[in-house]
Amino acid sequence: MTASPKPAAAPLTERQEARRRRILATSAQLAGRGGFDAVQMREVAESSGVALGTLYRYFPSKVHLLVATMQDQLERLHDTLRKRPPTGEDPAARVAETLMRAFRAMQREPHLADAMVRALTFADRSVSAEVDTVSRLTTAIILDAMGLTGTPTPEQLSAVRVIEHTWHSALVTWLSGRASIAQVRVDIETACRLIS
Amino acid sequence: MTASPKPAAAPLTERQEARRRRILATSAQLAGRGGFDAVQMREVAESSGVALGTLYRYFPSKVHLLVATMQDQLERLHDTLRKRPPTGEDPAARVAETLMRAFRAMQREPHLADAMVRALTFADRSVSAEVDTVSRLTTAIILDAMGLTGTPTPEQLSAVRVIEHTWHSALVTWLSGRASIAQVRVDIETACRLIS
DNA sequence: CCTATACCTAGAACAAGTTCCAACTATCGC
DNA sequence: GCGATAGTTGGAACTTGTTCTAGGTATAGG
Repeated sequence: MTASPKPAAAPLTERQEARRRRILATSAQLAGRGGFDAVQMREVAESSGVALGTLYRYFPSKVHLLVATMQDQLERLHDTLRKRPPTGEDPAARVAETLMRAFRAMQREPHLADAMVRALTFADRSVSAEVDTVSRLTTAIILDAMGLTGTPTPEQLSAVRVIEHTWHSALVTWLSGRASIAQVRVDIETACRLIS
Repeated sequence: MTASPKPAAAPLTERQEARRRRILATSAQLAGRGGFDAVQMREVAESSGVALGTLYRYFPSKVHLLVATMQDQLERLHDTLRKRPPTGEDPAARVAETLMRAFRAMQREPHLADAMVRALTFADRSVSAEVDTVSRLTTAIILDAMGLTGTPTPEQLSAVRVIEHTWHSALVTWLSGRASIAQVRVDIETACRLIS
């Protein structure tokens, strides 16, 4: 709400911005190969061409790094979705369609999904600001898919929150091999029934 | 489903059963003090009066240990609930009441909750059997609260799954300080609307 | 009693996340 | 150009989860 704890973080120079991108790219690449465990801070630093201390200056922990990676990926997804919005008839169908599309993206890169989702749910309070950003992005994506005209009602917001919970937790169960793809779909569709 | 990977695990002797209990008690105690990070394997071993190697023989990783701790706690909750079942009129209200009761238990021991929930969502495939046990226990608790007469319908099972997702994920957001107690209540109640 | 077997112990060793340090470098105000 | 400041580097050091080893102990079958 207030801007007190983070005073607008000094804008990065071009070189710094480039370093940051390089680090995020390396992170996504390593995560894509072997998931959470394969993202090793020394290797990220080395492959990104920065010193370990520098990596930690940019991302104060492995979890921070992976949550930032997720934010990065989500922004891409959001862009894609803006270009090709869901086509379903009612809001519930559009939200389900959108989430299933995101889910298919994760199926293409299950290791990357593993790294990001595990980091997200493992994050403690020290990462809450960053996790919150990811959460807001997800909410925005869902609200976009609903395509509502005015401000969402409190009931709609509650429904969206439950859908988001279901989304995260269903992903966790799928990633740990305890739920099938079909099961995830059903769960998402069930949660989406709360919209209408 | 099959019994192939775990051939009924040789029954423990009395001394072994006692060791196991001691370890779980220590785990819960340390977790209660400082959450996930405060449960350090060396300290668990020492306080339980067993060697580190023995601790690892009983619980092959810290996550295994904490998931087993959660299972232990859940069984206690289930017993309590059997003695004093929820009193709401309809199934949805009873489930919400039950989960809010569980939530209040967690509020009394937020650090313990932190350790158990973080372990549960961080668990990878190597722990899926144990996590599955916890999940089944949770499902049983919810179905009990619904107090249904016959076999649950597929729709009811889907609803229960979404409620369970919401429960886990809402806990995670509460533990990381991103949602208030009131918010968790609303989310649980919203998800429970899927029952009726 | 005796030994084979499985279990337990103390502790070293290893792996990866994180912190710290001393020296070097880029950059900005003057 | 010059000093002050902040950022970067390479690398050692520390922490905690996990593995390994060599030897000790309980116990069941003979």
